[in-house]
Amino acid sequence: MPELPEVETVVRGIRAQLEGRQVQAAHYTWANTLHSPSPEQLTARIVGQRFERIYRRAKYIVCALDQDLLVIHLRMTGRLYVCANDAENEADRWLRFWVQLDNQQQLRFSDSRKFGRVWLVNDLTQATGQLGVEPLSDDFDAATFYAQLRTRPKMIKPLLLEQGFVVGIGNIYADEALHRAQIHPMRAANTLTEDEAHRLHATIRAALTDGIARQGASIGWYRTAEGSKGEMQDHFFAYDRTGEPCYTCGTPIVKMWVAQRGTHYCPTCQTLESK
DNA sequence: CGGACAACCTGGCGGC
DNA sequence: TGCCGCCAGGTTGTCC
Repeated sequence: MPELPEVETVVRGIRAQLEGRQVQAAHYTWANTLHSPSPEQLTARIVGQRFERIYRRAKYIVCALDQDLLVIHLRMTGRLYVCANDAENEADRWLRFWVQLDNQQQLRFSDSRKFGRVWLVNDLTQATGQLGVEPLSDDFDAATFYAQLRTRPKMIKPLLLEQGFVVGIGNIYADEALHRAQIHPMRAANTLTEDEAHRLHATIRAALTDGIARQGASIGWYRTAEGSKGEMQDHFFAYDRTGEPCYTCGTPIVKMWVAQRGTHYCPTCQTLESK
């Protein structure tokens, strides 16, 4: 579900409700949701800690507490929201973990497919491993991007999905960025021209920025922290538009499989030759 | 390193 | 209506 724009939207939605709050207790209903330390240790160690700062790194939600970092990854179907102790939320049906705050409110983590994970660590990399550059930061520059593409013979789409290369891009925004840049998803990365690399650099940023502005894409499970749907799904160029006309040339969008992921592209605008 | 594939899981949807 | 197979926004590990 959630890629960079969806995670960013969730972070913005819970930030004000969490900052300054102190943890009174924590509970879980699915042990595998709590990755490390052990569920018993995590729910004990977090008690008494105060939320100081909430931010996003890649697709991870990071809550800086006064002692540790509470790190959450939504994976496919995770939802994170803050509500009153006695409030009922439609996502509570799949509640896996929750934190009792000191103001009669709770931070709840719901996740129907149980792929989501929670960590309590001192060092962020203990949860995330080594991550690539943030595509919306100044560290992501076109010249470096082009230079790195030159070293990779791998297909461009799965390369964009590698979180150790560039973070935050998932299946939706990979298809959207490649379509906007008019690059075929199966092009070998090291065959992109400088112009193509620069176009892709720009469209990655544009697609992600548009996604944030639209509060993310709600194809299925994703909801904002407030429980509403995003609107980016109504503004896709390629993703989930199989058979519908390309906005540029009218050719029907085709769905194929690339690296075991459904991939949507325009066979006229996105060819295996440079353009 | 690149690529294929299985695992981890549940639920929604289309087809019959 | 009921059942079945397929598909899903992510990540990790194994094998060739």
